[in-house]
Amino acid sequence: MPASQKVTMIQDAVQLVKGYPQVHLTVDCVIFGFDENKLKVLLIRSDLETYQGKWSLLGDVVHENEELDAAADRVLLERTGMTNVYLKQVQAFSRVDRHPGGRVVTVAYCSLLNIRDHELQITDNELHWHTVKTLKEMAFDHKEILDACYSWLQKRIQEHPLGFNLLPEKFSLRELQNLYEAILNVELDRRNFRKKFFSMDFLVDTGELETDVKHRPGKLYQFNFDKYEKSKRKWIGIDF
Amino acid sequence: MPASQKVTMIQDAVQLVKGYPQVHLTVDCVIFGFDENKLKVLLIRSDLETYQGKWSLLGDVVHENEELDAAADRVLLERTGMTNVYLKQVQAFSRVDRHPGGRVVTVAYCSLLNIRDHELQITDNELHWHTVKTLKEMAFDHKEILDACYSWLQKRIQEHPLGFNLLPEKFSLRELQNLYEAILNVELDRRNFRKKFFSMDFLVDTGELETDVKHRPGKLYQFNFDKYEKSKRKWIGIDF
DNA sequence: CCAACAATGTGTATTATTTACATAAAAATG
DNA sequence: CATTTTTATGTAAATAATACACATTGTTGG
Repeated sequence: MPASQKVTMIQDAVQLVKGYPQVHLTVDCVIFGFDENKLKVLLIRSDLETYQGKWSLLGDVVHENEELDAAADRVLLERTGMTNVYLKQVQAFSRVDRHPGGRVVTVAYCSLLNIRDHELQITDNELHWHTVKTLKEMAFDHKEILDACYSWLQKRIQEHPLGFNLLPEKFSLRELQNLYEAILNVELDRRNFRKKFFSMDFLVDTGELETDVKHRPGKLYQFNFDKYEKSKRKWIGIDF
Repeated sequence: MPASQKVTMIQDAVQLVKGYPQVHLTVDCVIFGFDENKLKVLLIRSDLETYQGKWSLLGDVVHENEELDAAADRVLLERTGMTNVYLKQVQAFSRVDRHPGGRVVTVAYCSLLNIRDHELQITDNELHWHTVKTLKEMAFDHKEILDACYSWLQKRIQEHPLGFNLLPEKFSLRELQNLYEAILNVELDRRNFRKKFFSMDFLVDTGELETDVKHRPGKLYQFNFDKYEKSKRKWIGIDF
């Protein structure tokens, strides 16, 4: 044993941890949807009097023997009735005064789902979809959390195929482009957009066409996640 | 007030929060350095008997009225004596059994510093630099945390100018390239690497040359962070 | 039924970026 | 002063991004 290691080892880890301070821990889900060519987010009215009338993200405390991902999954299941939803941890928020009831640290999750895939069953607290673009004040630091998750999504959607979670399984290229334009807040050239996606070669032509559309229907495609996973590359190239 | 809002408002937020379960919360810092053309990480021996001989990240509990960023800053200051160090939150880790002493959720931070800028003053618990590449077992889930932060760094360094935090203020292009090659584990063409960085136009020629090098000395450059901040662009382009 | 309309679907020329590759010049070494 | 090592730079070819135009298909309304 080297001379420098003269530290007494701690034998009782449980005793050690008991001496640690504790905090209240929650998860908050930023649940995005896409409808009417607009990015939407699912919110409820806050039930805290301090924030009366303000909109709030869907969240809950993390249970005693529950992982963060599981807590977020649970929130999603309880509120939308859906399992297997796209859900990723984004960031922890820890401002000391972020909750009027005391010290509450929260971990934000970003969730993407197809609005049409589920009906809002329980609409307690006026649970419904809001247009992200026009959303202003919110309860707690939830606007800050929403902004962080939206930025995360904007960046992420350019590099990873997660936008498809916001669309039906079969979608037209126009729908896909509308999605990107709405999220990134840009206008894209239709021809170059198609070229780009076709050249990636992950879109499968289903042979089906759009229905209930009052003009020439477009082809419907599916995203081939398997193929994408297999051909995923690490190196992008230095650029900033 | 709409008919759907029949929820009783909670008036006493403090009382509400008191009913929440609590967890122990820590931060763990993955402190990267660069030396001998290798990416290094600063570790100590775990002082838990369970993990005797295993290496551990530098971490600490989050204090009662302390934000996560502040806690990470404090860990860094206490261990390296340095302030104003590059430090970013990466991810929360919450496996229920990740700590033998009980439920401890941790938030991982990635830190980048120039090894030469500080001397390891306090070398308790054999605090020293380890080569990332050859590191195997670690205490707790710290290997998993390290891997996550390393992946984060690999991706981040391609899109943001954070690598410079690992180098002295004035550096040669060869040093910069060595850094990228070490972190990304690739070989890069020297000519194209230079061309790329010069075309970004953020490198300032200091007019100085390398010293103490036993061959033709290279020019020393500085990174112009101000200019970068001003010209930062949002749109990258869809590609995955 | 047919003309007007609206959106889909495709191609090409231009420009910019990335990649591959070779040689000259400067300093250190013996 | 010749040798060695590393810096420094340029150019051609391939690839990718952009800008842009027209034919096609189905819908709608007269």
